[in-house]
Amino acid sequence: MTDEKRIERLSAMLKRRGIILPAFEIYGGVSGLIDYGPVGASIKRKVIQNWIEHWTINGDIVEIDSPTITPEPVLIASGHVGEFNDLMTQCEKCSSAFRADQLAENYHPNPDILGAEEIDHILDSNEIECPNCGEKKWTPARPMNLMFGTKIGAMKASRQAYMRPETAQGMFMLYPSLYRHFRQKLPFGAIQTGKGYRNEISPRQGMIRLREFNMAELEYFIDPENPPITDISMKKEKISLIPDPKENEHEVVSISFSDAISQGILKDQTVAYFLSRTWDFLISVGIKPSKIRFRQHEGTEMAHYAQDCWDCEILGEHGWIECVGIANRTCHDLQSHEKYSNSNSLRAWREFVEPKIESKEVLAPKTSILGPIFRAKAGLVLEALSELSELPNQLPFDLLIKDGTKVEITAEMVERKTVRKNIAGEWFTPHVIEPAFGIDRIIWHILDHAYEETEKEGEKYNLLRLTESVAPADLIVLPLFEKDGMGDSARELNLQINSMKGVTSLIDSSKSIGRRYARADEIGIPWALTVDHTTLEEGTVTVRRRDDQKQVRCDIKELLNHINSGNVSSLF
RNA sequence: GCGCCUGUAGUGAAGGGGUUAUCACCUGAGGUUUCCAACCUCAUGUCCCGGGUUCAAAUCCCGGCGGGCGCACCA
Repeated sequence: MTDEKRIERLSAMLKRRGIILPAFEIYGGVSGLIDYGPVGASIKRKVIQNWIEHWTINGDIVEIDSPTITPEPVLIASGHVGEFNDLMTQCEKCSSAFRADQLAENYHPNPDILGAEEIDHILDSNEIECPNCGEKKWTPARPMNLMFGTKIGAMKASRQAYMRPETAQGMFMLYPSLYRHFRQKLPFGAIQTGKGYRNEISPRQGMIRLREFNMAELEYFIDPENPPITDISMKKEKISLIPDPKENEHEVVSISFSDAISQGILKDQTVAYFLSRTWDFLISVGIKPSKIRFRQHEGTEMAHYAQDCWDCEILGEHGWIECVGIANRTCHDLQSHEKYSNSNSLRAWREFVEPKIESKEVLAPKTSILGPIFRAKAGLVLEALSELSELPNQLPFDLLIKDGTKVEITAEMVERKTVRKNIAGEWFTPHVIEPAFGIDRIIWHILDHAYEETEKEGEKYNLLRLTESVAPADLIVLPLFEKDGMGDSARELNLQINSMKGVTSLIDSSKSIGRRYARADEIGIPWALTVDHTTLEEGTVTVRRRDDQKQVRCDIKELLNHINSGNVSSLF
């Protein structure tokens, strides 16, 4: 599956053509950090733009943009600080790494709170064995947190903060604003694209595991009791699913989305809908359908917040790589932020179909009698009466009040009666479905799938068969020669094309025409326009198609119309 | 983090204590050329970084940084 040589040739091309390069290379480079060069940045921008348009097209999802620097309390509530401040230790013999507190579990009531030295002592004095090899020697426990820490402000006044490990928290922070923006009606969603940071222990595999990476996340808020109705019955194409994998058993099921739902493989309609929309997006940016599969998470690998999770994996030269995670995060985040922040704006209102009439038997206090009797305690008595869950069968009775004393309540002090209450609805914490995309990983696979090594007249010939929507430029203008006015004519044409909104064109006039076609093919420009002598005489140019090198001659005015409407391909 | 391998122009490679480090492609300038990496002339550009050994280090040794693979980790 993995062809090292092809990866090397592809990486060399990506570097040579200014697509993906190692970052800070003149200083030796930093592992896990990459640059998008002049060509790559354009591809990346297009992929992200496609992604944004893909999700916002229905109007129920909006884009937001949040800071990457995140104060510590946010990430405490989200669980990122706690989850990653665990002490880790390694077996000195087999170098298996474990959470130190889990190893010490049977020797301390709450090992979670221990410091590194204490936990080292427990591991040592109890001769705890390595679950893997049985050895009893452990490296000193060290806290492992994959977040980059930083400080907001200077010196004493500074606050602990982290570079965000995911963009998702930004959407949760803005939930109150989103709720108002959408007129307080679920479901709705918010997307955000941007950088995320994880201080990986050992970044590997080129741009697959980066320390700073481009994420694109969607948080879709729903009412779990009234989930949105999504119809994907028209989705008939076969997809690959690996449901609920057992021990090393990766059974791939080839099935359509609609059948997967009716057969109960996809249990959550909303999750299924996002799987299907994710599929559509990946296809639209040029991922090959046969190289996509969805794998359900096992319980053990589930993120700390997720209830149900599917990975979308893409097959490339590095094997099957997780590129999208689609998780039902339930109410975990909003509820946790509510608890830590004391905010009361993280809920939604669910109106009942019919108002509920709640009737309740109460002991209604007669305050004119209670007051003079209990005086200072009267307030506590009233509170205790209203909080009675069960009414006493007989009066008088002894009532326990908050200061710990008991008072006698007699029949004169209260009136037993039934109170009716109209309840129109209730507040609840919305659930959230999160599709999280690793943009860099997707771009890698777009390039991988598009990169084709062929031969032309006995020579090696490479091209990127990028779909038009993610090509670094839409066209390239090539004067056949830089003389007789062909160069000027080409520059004028290039300017005309570039002045159209949303269309980008390059121009190249150095070296032979064949060489320029080759260079354009290698960075995936789908169309080349060649200005020749006939152009000067008749106002026509040749249009060359990258994928089969076919050419047609076309009137410039007509061509400009086709370019403007985005269907150059109809000329062929 | 650990172990093994590895680092020479933009790319791909050769060389392996001793003149000015070699080659191809690429890139740039000029010429030529009426559509697919053509040709001619010229030019730019390289031993990852820091120590050590040595009269002399790109070459040997040590460390760092980067890359690959395996183990471990991976919200």
